Amino acid sequence: MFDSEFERGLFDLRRAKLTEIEKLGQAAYPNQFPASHTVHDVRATWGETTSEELEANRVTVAVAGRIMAIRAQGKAGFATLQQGGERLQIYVRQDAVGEQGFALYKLLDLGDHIGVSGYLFRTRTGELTVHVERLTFLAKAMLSLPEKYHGLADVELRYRQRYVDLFTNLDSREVFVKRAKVLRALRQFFDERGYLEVETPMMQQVAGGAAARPFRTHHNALDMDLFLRIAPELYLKRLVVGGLDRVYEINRNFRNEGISTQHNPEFTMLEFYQAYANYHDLMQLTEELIEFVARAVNGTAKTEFNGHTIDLAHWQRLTMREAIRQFWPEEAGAKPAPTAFDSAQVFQARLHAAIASLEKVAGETTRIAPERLAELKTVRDAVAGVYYDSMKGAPVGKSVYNLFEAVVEPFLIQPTIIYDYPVEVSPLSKAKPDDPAHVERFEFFAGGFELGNAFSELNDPVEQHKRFEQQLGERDRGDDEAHQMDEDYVRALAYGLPPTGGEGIGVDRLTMLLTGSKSIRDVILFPLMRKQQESENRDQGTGTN
RNA sequence: GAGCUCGUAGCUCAGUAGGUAGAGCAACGCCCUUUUAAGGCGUGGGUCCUGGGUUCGAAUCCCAGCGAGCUCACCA
Repeated sequence: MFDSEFERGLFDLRRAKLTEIEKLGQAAYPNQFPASHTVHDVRATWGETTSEELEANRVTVAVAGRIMAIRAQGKAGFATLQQGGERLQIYVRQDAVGEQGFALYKLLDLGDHIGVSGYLFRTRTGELTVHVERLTFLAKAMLSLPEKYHGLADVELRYRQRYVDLFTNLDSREVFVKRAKVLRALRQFFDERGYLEVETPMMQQVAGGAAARPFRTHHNALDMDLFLRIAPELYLKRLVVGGLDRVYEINRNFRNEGISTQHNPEFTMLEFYQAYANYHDLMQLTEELIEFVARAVNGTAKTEFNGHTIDLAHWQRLTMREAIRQFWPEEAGAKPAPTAFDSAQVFQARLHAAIASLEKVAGETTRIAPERLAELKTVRDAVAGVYYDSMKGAPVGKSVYNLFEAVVEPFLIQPTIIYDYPVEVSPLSKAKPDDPAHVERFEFFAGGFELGNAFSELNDPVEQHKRFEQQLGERDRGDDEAHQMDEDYVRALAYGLPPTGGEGIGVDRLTMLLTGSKSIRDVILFPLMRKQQESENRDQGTGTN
């Protein structure tokens, strides 16, 4: 519990103070405090009331809070109480609270919880303040608080000791208040449209619905290995087979992959399915949904993210091919012709020329701004990777997708829907009726990253079985992210899944966008951290003396 | 998994031509009845992340490890 002798010593001092507090007739750990108002109530109700009005009609309140600042002045003193993320000043003077009350005030420390009752007034500088008549001790902070001006700045400590972060950095608290608003708005949106909220298994015998490595666990009584789910997709579609035409689920997914500013091993996913809808319907719904959530959370569709103002009320829609042509960097030479995506040979030649052109530009260090140059070098390396994969025999659709990720995705700052994906990268999507090389699928982006993925669902059980078998082949070749066979899911499809559109949205990322958070860890209360080394202080202590 | 950067008091941070550590806040004592990053006087507090190495001497230089941040890779 203690990180140092300083903390141990402080703890002992505070315990002594608790004893003193008890001697004053107060409980060290009382069970409740009957507050008449929250701090928010007080500020909302009397925040604008003038000093004269407060004197003419005396208002008495009882409020509780944590002491975040304390300023003693001889036989009087101030303190700042914080409760519910808001602050209210109190004024304690000996002639108002009596000797016992003032003795208690002097035993208070930063971080303590107290309750006060008294009347409202304004100080000389105009600040709304409680003139305390009775002071009630509620709980003691036995450890010292972070520096009061800067708060807790150490990013690691903010994640590991979120409980301190939350009450010292109110900005951090605000992010999680907004996160709750995101969830509420999502539910409201779908509830109003007749979707049923459901909960499907988090522990699954077959971890399906996405390409990712799962976490493994074990049920003892049944002696059965289980996986934490990587997606709810296959269960939600079973429900549509069962006649729940519109369903949604907001819950955690678990993927045994790397950690980054955009990835946490457990993350929150919204998935929804709508019978009789296709991907065009979902595009429309998505644009409405994101704008609705933004307005519900921030009161505006505009959000500041990473130095950009993003307008979530205005979307553009591009096919993947159009997007590649539109975002093609001029430094990479001529844009690929619309037909260049159809043949592996033509496509490879185009890539080869682009690399050569980028290579040449990379040498001209004097003509180009350093930032743009770094960007172009990243693009060059990525294009080279795409070219290399393509030469090794990657299907052309896969290469087109990889190229898209290299030259387009990082630059999709304003909200954009990219649609018509190559079939090779979309094993659960339905092909376009007039173009079997492409599927009815879209992803949408903002702030430079992917927010969601949607498609018209494959509902042919024979085709689905075939695709699972192909995935098994990939698995045998060593791809441990390939889908597993799910016979029961194929059986469900065999009962008949109506034409259905489905979509998944990363709730953490949406929250990042709406709160201006650059790291996913800033929107997850307790992000996964590496195990800390055992502190020597905590376990030794008898080794030497 | 790779590259770069960082790790000094409870917290926020200073501290290199290598000479064994400092400020503010917090803590402790005293003064102060309208302060608000309150103020004044005084005091205590450090395995300088850990372990090696170089050196007469290491917070500082080198190596390894641990932890973190950023970028990249896998992925959403």
